[in-house]
Amino acid sequence: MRNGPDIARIANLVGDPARANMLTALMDGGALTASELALEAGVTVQTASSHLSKLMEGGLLSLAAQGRHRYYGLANAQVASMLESIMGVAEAAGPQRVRPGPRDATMREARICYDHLAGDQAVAMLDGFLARNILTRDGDRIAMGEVGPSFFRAIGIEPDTLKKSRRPLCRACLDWSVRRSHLAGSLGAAIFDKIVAERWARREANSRAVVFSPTGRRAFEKTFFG
Amino acid sequence: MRNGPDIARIANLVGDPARANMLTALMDGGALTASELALEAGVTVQTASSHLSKLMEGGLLSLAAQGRHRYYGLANAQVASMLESIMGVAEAAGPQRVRPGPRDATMREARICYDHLAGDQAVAMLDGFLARNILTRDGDRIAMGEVGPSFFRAIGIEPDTLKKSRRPLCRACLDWSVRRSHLAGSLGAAIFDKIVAERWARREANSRAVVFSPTGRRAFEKTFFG
DNA sequence: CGCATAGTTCGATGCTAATCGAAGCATTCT
DNA sequence: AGAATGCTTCGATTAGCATCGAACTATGCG
Repeated sequence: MRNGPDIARIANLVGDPARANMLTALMDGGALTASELALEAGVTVQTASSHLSKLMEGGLLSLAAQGRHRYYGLANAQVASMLESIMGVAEAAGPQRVRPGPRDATMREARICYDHLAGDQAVAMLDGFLARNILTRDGDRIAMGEVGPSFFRAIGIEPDTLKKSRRPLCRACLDWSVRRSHLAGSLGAAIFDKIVAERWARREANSRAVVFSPTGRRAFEKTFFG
Repeated sequence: MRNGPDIARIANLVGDPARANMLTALMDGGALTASELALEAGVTVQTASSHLSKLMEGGLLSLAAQGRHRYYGLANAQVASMLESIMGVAEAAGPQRVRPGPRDATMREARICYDHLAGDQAVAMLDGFLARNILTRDGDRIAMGEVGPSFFRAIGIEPDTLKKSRRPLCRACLDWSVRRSHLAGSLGAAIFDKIVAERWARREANSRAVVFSPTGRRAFEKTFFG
């Protein structure tokens, strides 16, 4: 069975821990400098540079140079989707926990997925948007719905400004904890910024957990679930 | 970004050529003996055995022993889906073909993915089901629609029998060739069995391609697209 | 039971590739 | 222009792992 794409080559690129960490850090569609990615991977800049060169050759990354800063991002959504599917298998195959702890519940409710909200609240938010035609879904694609622009303007998020960004406005990001999507893209990031600005929730130190206060949770749900 | 599933571990397992070849050989949903997989991988049986042990530990394979024969298969459809997504990236990132060959078109139209149909026809079929309320989609979940049971009974597929299976009835499986979903799960498998039983299409030897005959294609489209 | 076959385990071999210090190149700032 | 910063390239080191011959275990057959 030698016909077909060379999956070993691609998988091997993801199979190194440093490279995997860098790819994971880029899963939201954003971009980071080589130095930042070195920090994410926990290796020196020179090592990161070597890895990034390999990922570029493999077609997994995109590169935008701005002066001396070189911003690497994932090549496309297909790469991100592949990473998500690997995550799904890794999660299913991972060590079984004896009993879920409090951290698990917190992470399940809400956590940061790079720069946008993930977890149960994020999934419910996207579902609510779709139910109310704020966003629409066509198969695997998400777009702004009829009442979306006015909805977001009313809460202080300006869709037209976000559209100017190089990254997609809306993107479905598979939430591996529940095998459902939450909202990524520049809109997802803006929503997270709003949550933090309103102090509805805070980031936990050294963790991706996002912890809602009781009043914050109510305000979040009132705003986004109606 | 150290929290979350260990994708490097899983990807590393796929990243060895011998192991990749074995996994690919199993993507048709069947099971092969260790000796057969050694042939697929082009290594000795002892090497294959070592690799298979790693894949088992990683949770990527299932094993059924029959006497001295040990049949290895993919652990589940999720693993197959992951391999599909890696293939999609590898295909896109691979050396550009000068011109698409007949094999490419065939694979794009229809191919086996684990145990259900994939490709353009499969995507169109799922879209047709959703459009006609035979199946419904709620975010990432697909369920039987109002007119589903009677539709499938009319073509000889009994949903109640399939529901008794341990696996989900319907599941969206991302089709890497077009970045849209096709139908997996026990229903997807039953539909593929029907296609083969009706001789609308046949499996190509040593390939995952599913080749429709002209009359078979018309019957398939009449049955599933209306 | 002896032989054949399927498959696993052991251990030695040698190749590969991640790693980082050093050096070099490119860009920015004062 | 010189210093600072971001990043790439070079080269040496060494840990890791795929590999297969040999040995062993398990199953099937006459």
